[in-house]
Amino acid sequence: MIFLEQHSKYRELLKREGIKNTKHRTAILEILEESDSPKTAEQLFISLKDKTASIDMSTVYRTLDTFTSKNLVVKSNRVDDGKALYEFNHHEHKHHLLCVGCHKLISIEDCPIGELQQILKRKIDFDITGHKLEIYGYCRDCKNFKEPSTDSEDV
Amino acid sequence: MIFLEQHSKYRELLKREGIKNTKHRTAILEILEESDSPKTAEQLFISLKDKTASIDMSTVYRTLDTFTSKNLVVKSNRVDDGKALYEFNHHEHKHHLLCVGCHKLISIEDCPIGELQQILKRKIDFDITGHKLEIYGYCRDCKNFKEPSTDSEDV
DNA sequence: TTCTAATTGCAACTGCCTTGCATTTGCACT
DNA sequence: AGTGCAAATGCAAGGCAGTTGCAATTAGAA
Repeated sequence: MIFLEQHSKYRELLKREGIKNTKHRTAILEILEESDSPKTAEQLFISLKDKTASIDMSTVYRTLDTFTSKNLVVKSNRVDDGKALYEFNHHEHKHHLLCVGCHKLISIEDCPIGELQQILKRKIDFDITGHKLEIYGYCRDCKNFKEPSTDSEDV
Repeated sequence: MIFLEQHSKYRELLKREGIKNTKHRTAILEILEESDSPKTAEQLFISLKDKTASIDMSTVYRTLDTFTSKNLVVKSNRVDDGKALYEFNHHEHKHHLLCVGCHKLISIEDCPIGELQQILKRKIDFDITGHKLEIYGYCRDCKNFKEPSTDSEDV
C-alpha cells in the first residue's frame, strides 16, 4: 500500500518537528512534495478541496507558516505580482530557470556561486551564508516564437 | 546652480519617454537616484512629504508604475515581506550583498552568470535574457558578532 | 491664450493575508 | 478505552498594500 507508506512518512516528519499530525497537514505536504514547482496558497487551497473534505484559507496559511518556520517548506515571492510561493524543502541546492514565454519553471543544479564566494571573501571580506538566483529566458519550445530581439542588454 | 541642472536632467528624461514633466515626477526620480538602496512606496511617500507640498499614495503608485514600464525604474519584491521595492535604473549590471547582521546593502560588479549562460545553452537549450542574484551573509563589521555557526549549509 | 489629453487627489474598493475566539481534535497519560 | 489539555481548525472580522473610477487640475502643444 503505497498510500499508507506515504502517510506514515509525513507522520514521522511531523512528529520529528514536534507538531501534531492532521489530515490537512499530510495533504499539504503530499501536494507540495509531488509538485515540481512552487505553489501559491490559493493553488494549494484548490488542490486540497479535491483531496480532503474542506479546508479554510486561514488554516492553509497557518499551516504553511508553521512548515516554513520548521524548514519543511521554503517560502518565496513570485516575481511579477509578489504573491507568496511555497515549495517542499528537498534540502538540495538548486535554482530555477523561468521561461518568459510559457512561464515553465525548470530546475537546474548548476550554481556559479561557489567561485564567487572566494572572490568576495578576499576582495571585500564578506562571508556568504546564502543566496538566491533566478534566471529568466526562453526555453527550447518558446525561443522560436519570441519577437525580433530588441536589445539583449543586462545579461 | 546644481538644483536647476538636476531638474533639467529629469525633465529631459521624461520628455524622452514622452510623458509630462510634473513636480511629483522629478521629486520621485530625484529621491530614487540619490538613494543607494531600493525604497518602498511608503518610504518614498514619506520622503516626498518633506520635499514637495503633498502627494497621494495613488499618485506614488501610478508614477512608479509608469516609470517601471518606461524602464526608468526597476521594481522588485522584498525578501521577507514581499513588499514592492523601487530603485532608479542606472542601466548598469550589478548585484547586491545583503548583510544579515546590519541589513547594509553592498553593491558589487562581480557576476558569475556569464559562464553559466554557455553551459545552460549547450546542456538544455535555454536562452537567458536576464537574471536576479541576491547574496546574503555577514559584512566585515558584523561577522565577529554572529552566533556560533550552526550549519553553513546551502552555500 | 486656448484647448485637450495627461495627471492628480479623493474615496471607495479589491485581494492577500492575519487574527480573535469558540469549537474540535490529536495524543500523552492513565 | 477513557480523560484532560494544549494544539489545531473554522468562521468571521479585520488589516494593509495596492488599485480604480471619477471629477478637478495642469502641462504643454498649437
